[in-house]
Amino acid sequence: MTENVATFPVSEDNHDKQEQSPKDTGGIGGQRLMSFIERIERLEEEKTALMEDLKEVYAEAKGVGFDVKVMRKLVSLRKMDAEKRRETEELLDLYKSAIGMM
Amino acid sequence: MTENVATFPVSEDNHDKQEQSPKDTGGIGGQRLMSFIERIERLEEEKTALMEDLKEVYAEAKGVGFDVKVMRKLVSLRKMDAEKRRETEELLDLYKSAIGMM
Amino acid sequence: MTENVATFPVSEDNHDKQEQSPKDTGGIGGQRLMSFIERIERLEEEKTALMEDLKEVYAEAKGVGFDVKVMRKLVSLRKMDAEKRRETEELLDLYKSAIGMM
Amino acid sequence: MTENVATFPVSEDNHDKQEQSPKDTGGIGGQRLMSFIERIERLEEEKTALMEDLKEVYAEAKGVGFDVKVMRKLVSLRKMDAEKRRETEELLDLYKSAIGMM
DNA sequence: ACCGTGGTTAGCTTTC
DNA sequence: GAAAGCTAACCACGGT
Repeated sequence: MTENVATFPVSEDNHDKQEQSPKDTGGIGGQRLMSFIERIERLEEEKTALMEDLKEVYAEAKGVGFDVKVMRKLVSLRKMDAEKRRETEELLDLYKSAIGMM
Repeated sequence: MTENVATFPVSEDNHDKQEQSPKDTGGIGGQRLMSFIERIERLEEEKTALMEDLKEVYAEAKGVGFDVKVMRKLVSLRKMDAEKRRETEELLDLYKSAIGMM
Repeated sequence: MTENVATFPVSEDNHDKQEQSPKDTGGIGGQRLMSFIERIERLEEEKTALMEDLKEVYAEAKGVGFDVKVMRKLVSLRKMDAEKRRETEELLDLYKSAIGMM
Repeated sequence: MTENVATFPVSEDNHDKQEQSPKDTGGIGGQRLMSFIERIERLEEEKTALMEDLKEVYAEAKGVGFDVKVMRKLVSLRKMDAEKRRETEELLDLYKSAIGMM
């Protein structure tokens, strides 16, 4: 269960992406670990790219006159389950009345 | 304070372009806004999918004996390395421009 | 989902102070909640003040010729150094515990 | 204007907090810069402490049964200018009706 | 003087 | 239930 983690890549202090020489990965499980890490980093790159796309869409909308803040709120509202939203609002109202904010 | 309905694209000075939708979902810019919203929601779906992929990779790694917590920290440290390097370079540039070396 | 009115602390030890609002503010825990809210708002005021102090320091430094942007980056890098060091040590501990060296 | 920034602490790659020997700060303006940096870091420590206090208050409130999420929302609402809030809600309603969400 | 950008802070989700 | 990582909102600054 713990065999792989026993490989000590940390001892290399060498986390560069370019590193891929076949046997200096630190041990038996090192290459396999490195493979996972690379898959993870690849996915995170894609996620970052997607987030940039999102920003571009918002920017385009802003460019034709829409209010980005409002759009975000709209998207957020649409994502919210109607029931959940109602419950939260009810709870909020309750608290508000409790301190006389109604 | 400053935002008002004027942010609605239709209400702005209609330059060369004039309003195209004859009648829409309750407002002139509604269809256009809706189109943006849908693009946004599409991208967010993709992002969510990607995040699920990430979770799967971690789960798979865990399945073959790696320690997820350690992996996350490694990824994080690698990212910090990259950021630190980039930021240090930026700082150098700042200094250079500050003394007119650019 | 799980929150409901039951989270309202009904502990009604009516201490010295009693309800002053003309009509009951709607719940037993209202005063207590209000007390928390006020403590929170007090702390946030202090925080805001501190942030203004920070801005003043930067302004003063700028006034004698330092480059604010550079200073901010320096501070940031110094913070990163500390964090990186700490996290690396944590990672080491993780590895050690992973192979039973703790 | 640029005299001070010409001191190159970066070239030392030595941003440790402990560093304070009187004359190796890198140049004429170095000590002065260091003094500013220390003032800044001191203020940021205080700010961090304040933020921890805040967390403690929330934790205490939670401990006696209040819902932290709701409390945060309350504080946020109270901070909001009534006018601004009304305007924003009006705008939101407008957008919502524009896409038929009303 | 305004817009765009980057950095900071707060809130939310997920993890342990 | 606590802690951390991630995401989103906010704000101040510099450029144009």
